[in-house]
Amino acid sequence: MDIKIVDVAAKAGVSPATVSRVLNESSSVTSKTKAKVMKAIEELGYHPNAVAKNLRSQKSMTIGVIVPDINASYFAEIIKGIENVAYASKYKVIICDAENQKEKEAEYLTLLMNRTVDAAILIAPLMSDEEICQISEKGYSLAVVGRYIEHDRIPCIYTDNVKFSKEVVQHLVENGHRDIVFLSGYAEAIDSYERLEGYLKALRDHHIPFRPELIENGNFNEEGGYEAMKRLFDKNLRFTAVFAANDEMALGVYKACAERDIAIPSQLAVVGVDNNRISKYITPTLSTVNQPKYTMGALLVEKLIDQMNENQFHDKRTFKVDSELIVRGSSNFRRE
Amino acid sequence: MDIKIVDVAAKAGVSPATVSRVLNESSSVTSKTKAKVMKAIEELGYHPNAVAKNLRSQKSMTIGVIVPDINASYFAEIIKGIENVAYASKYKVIICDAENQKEKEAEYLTLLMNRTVDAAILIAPLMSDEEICQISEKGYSLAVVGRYIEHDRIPCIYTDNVKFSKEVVQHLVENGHRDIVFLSGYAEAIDSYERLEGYLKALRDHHIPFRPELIENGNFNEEGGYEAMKRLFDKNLRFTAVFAANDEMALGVYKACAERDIAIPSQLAVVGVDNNRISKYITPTLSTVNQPKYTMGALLVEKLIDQMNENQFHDKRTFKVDSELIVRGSSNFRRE
DNA sequence: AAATAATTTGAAATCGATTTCAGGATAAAT
DNA sequence: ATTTATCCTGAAATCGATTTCAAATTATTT
Repeated sequence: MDIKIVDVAAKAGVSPATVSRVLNESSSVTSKTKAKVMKAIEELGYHPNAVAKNLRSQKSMTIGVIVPDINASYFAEIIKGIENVAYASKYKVIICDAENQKEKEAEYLTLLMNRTVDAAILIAPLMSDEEICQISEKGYSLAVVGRYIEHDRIPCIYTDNVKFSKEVVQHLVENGHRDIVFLSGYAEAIDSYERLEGYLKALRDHHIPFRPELIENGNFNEEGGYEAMKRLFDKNLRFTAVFAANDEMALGVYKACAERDIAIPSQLAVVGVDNNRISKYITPTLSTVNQPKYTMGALLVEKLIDQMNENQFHDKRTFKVDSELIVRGSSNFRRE
Repeated sequence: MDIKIVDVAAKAGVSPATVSRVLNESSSVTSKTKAKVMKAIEELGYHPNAVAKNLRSQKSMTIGVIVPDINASYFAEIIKGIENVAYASKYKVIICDAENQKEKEAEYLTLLMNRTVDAAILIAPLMSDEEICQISEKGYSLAVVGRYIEHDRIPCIYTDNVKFSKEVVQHLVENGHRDIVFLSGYAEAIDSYERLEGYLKALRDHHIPFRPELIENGNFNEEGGYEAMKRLFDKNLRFTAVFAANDEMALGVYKACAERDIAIPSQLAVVGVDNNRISKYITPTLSTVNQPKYTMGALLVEKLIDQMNENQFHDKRTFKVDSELIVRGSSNFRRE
């Protein structure tokens, strides 16, 4: 614990500079002295102090990720993509959980920015575009998942919510549905807004009148979907399909249906979003929209690392990725 | 970005020492000079360099957590417990995903140990007890979730697997089952071993002969449970209940049953472990064992911080926590 | 064998903060 | 008014590594 580079140097009979050289292979060292140093390191059980190292070398070879909720598999997959690509480029990844709190998000970002990491990736950040840009202006490396950012130094990647929402509605319409419930996540979330937009556009394309009473909000979780669905059932509205903001909420829909003996898909079609691992395993299997979560993380961090290495800003730094509709049992049924 | 404490000091017309004092409120400063310093900080947009600060003060007020898989809600809940208690004590928490790889676990632990954090918490670590103790001996603060560690400086918290496994089997036996499948997670995992032990003990207690062919292995995930169940069905064995290593695997069992039109619980009772959020939402609702995940994280980190502050080792540093069986639809059925 | 080039090595500066120690200013006590 | 105690402040040391620069060593060329 208390062994420092000078101790190793003393034991090996060389200078600290030389020990540093063998440690980092930063310049050539005679194989003989190298052996002496290695032996000393081994015998003393020396571990270099990363804090001192980072201070002097002005880098840490780590990337920080701030995630809104560590208990959401959607984000976990993105992080896996980030981690694997970063790791392959010798970067380590540390993750901070903002717990959907703006204040915590800001605090953790401050922690990361204060040179603890070389760059930070914000996943579905709560803070505004302006705040993000301001931080970037101060000279910190940033990247953003889940939102388009208008700033030439911030790589970002996001999905075309409007497009896939239209596809979902189109699919339901083709199967004979005209009264389609839209179960939104947080009403404030940008994703919710864009998905609603796609839903509305698709309705218009098919000359289906919009019925505002078919919109309900949940919280992107099972309970939210369940409660929202109960409210709808209680209102005795006419509808034959549900487009849920994500698969967790769709599972809530399943439960609400089970309680009322409503059969999926014959009485009610359900489509979720995210292609959660469970969606293949529940009964009936859940139709959903597959987002290339892993790839999104991987692509973004690749770009970020590129940018840090070359120390210049690429022309192509924003990525809008496509999602694909996966039709499974919960909506694979044609109404006459 | 390039603004340092000396710049602030110069602008405010004071020494760096004084700036440091207002920053850390480490000793009293005249309200007049304090105002000058604050103004300079504000105008320059100064952020202290945490690396330099940590080097000098020999602490970072952060705790690192190494988790085997960031995409497992079981661990996520533990981390929430850790994070909230740590945060309340002014500690920040950073998380590293070892992705079930021993090598990655070791690398991330090295990263954390090199003074990046003040202490590290290992969740269900892959490395051996000996390795963990060795690291502690070098003077690093460690704590462990999910395993008992024989070392007077390492707080640890773990569940009584044997006990709740016996309870699960007891519950099934009371409902008329005698041929109970045991779906293990990884065969090597200590949890799997202890749960098997509980299963065997309970059988013995009820004078039920052990049938080795009723043991199958999965991987703690949906697919593992599904595949294992298919293998069992294919062998045409006689059984009326399944005790799955966790809820994800139980969901795999659900799917395998759905495909063969086997009704749960009337034809097959199912019990999982972990009380995953989905377990309340699937149909039928899943009987499971609730582990106090959040509390485990919270309790452990509280002890860890205590130990760091007081700089002494408490008498009570190991915690064996109890879990409770939650009977729901999937096993709430009495065979005659 | 001498001169030159290339390679190793070490002393000292450096990264950017905190902290110690001592001196100066101010307040309290005599 | 002088002494004593208290409070602020700054100069310099420090944390533990890396990195620069120059000296020393070794290898190469003539």
